[in-house]
Amino acid sequence: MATPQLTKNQTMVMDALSHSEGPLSAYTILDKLRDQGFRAPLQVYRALDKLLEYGLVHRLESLNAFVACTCPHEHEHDHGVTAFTICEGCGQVTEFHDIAIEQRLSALTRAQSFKTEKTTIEIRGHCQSCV
Amino acid sequence: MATPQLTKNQTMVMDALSHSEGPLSAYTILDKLRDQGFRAPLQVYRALDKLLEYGLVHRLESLNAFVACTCPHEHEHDHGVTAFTICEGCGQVTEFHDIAIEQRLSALTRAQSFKTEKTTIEIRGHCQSCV
DNA sequence: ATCGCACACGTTATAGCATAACGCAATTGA
DNA sequence: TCAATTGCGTTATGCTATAACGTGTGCGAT
Repeated sequence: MATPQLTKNQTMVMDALSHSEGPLSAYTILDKLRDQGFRAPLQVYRALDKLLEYGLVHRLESLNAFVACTCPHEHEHDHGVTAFTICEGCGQVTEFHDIAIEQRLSALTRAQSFKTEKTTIEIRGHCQSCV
Repeated sequence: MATPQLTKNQTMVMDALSHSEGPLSAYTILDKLRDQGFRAPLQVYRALDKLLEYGLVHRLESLNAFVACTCPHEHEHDHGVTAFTICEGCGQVTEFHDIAIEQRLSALTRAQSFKTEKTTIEIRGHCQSCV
């Protein structure tokens, strides 16, 4: 799926996420964008839906929050399974991809004839700096 | 951590989950237990917190819901990383454990000196019966 | 024995996350 | 030109989770 030109709202939400140190909740994004005319949660959620669809943003299920994708050069193609480490101390999120895990999961789901649509891998813990 | 005797509330919540076909949200559990005297969400959440701690129940982050653990014989010991397939069609959840994935994730986090506390793996898709 | 502590419980209120349902405006393409 | 699609704005609502308060009970230490 090629990424079309982003709309004004989508661009504002994308910028908010890109310039953030860590993940943001939809309501935090809303607060950041109130100055720029945002008034309602739906404005954020609608933009996020599209950004997720385009693969520019990831949703962190265990945080109910969103991060900009850190693979800017891979926006044109599906980059398979995405995994995250999430530091409970500093909030830092690191995105990574691992073909071995992807293949192993693929083998396991194939064994139960399960058709995978979306895979969530999130590792909560503490990063090197946060002991 | 040995599993202590469950309290009355914990037992009721556990039973609700055990007898359910699929995952239940906290509020769905509350509704099921109103007849038996439950009145408030916290009664459910407090019981769930303990059941999670004892490893009798798992939380599905991508559904905001809970399932009874399907490894009844392993309650005494930590059974490492737990993964789930979740069918969008029938709602069926299958729990599984894979040492290869666990080891691979362990190697990857060790490489970034990340100390893992909890790992979430949830695969959304469709089961064999639901095409 | 009784004091202090830990723990489960009950209740009310509130915070945080997400979507339904309506209507309007702009774009596109048959 | 008309219909279909898409994005947008607004109000209202629903679902998920926790804060803050107080009560009661069991139990070990002094």
